[in-house]
Amino acid sequence: MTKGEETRQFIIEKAAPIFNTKGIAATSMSDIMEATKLSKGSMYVHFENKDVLACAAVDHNMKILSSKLENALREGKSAKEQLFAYIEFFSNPINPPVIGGCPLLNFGTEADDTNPIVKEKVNAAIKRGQVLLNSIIEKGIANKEFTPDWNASEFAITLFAMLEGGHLMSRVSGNNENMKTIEKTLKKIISEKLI
Amino acid sequence: MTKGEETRQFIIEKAAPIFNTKGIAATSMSDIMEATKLSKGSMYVHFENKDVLACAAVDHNMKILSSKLENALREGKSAKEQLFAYIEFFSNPINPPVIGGCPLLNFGTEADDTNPIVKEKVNAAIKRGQVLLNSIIEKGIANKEFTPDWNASEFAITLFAMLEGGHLMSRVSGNNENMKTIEKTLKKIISEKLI
DNA sequence: TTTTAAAATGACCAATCGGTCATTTTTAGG
DNA sequence: CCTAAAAATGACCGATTGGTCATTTTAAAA
Repeated sequence: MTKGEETRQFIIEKAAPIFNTKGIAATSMSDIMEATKLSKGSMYVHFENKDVLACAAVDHNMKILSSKLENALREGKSAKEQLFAYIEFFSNPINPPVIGGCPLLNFGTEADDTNPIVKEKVNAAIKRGQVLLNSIIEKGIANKEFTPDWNASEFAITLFAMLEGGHLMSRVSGNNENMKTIEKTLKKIISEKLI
Repeated sequence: MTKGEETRQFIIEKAAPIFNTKGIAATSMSDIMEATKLSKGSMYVHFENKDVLACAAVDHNMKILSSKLENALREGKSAKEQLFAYIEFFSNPINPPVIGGCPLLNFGTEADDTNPIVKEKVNAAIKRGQVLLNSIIEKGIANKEFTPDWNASEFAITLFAMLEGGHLMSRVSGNNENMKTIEKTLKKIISEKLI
């Protein structure tokens, strides 16, 4: 890694949690300057404008989320354990895996009718999540863990939606109670599909 | 209504969809000036600052949502019909009942770690929604529509979370497919509780 | 119709915004 | 060690931000 690449990465890592917490529009370049202790000119050596930096920060937040999630899933041996690990990974929105909360929720709601590029990034990330969930469920069906009549893609949608909705409820209420209920409900649904 | 009250209300009505679409931080007073064709000074006659106007706009968006929802629920005669009406009310996020999409989702995610006042407004609105759902379900149980073992508050949480999560998925993907799946899933769960 | 308060105006303010660029400092290959 | 390119700096730019206020216009009760 050259010095330039190192600095660029450093800026992204410092900027990512700020963008995810305050939002893209509400984050200023001077916020990033303060966090990195770098000069304004230096920022524009590595990013042609704020939008490019914001996009890089969005990507970084999602990458952190997915890599941490992959780690968590690696612990699950069976498909059931992996689904449970997936749910548990998202079950503490007050102390979330990514600073600022779920970037899909944060950037998705901000970008949906203002920033088509970020919107599409979120859309693609959600789809990747759906594919991942689908493959876990299908694997479980193939392994005779789950009943073969289980509609994988429908449940993947339900699971993701419930986690995101629960994330919102818990963040806004300031506690994990609602999320705990959702966790319980989801695990119960999965358990009912066990053979 | 005095002239002043009329103008104040007029500003709120013009401002509300802008705040709900662009977000609070990204909406400027000049955006509101343009939408209302009023001078800057006039805005500050009726609102001491931008935050006060934003709060009024948040309240207005929520009021629109809840009053439209109440209208939709009025059509349902039984508890089951009311739950279905509730779900159908939220089932078209691409063409939502409130311009800009669900204000609970929009303002909740923006405010959760930046604006405690708005955050609490959203929290209170979600709780009102939960109370409403609970009362419908309990009524249905009392009327012998639903099985008495149904956990009303748990399902109210599940339903709300799924609708909000589905809202996000549909808005970001640009179509209602995911929401249709969620609608189907929720209705199926309810139908299974029918006596 | 007169009068007084309320409402509306728009010029103006300091602060901050995103962004530029000539200059200096640092890096790294020869 | 030398040198050319890359990186970093910070003063500076015009535009826009939220907000103020003296002045004018309008509303409405007397």
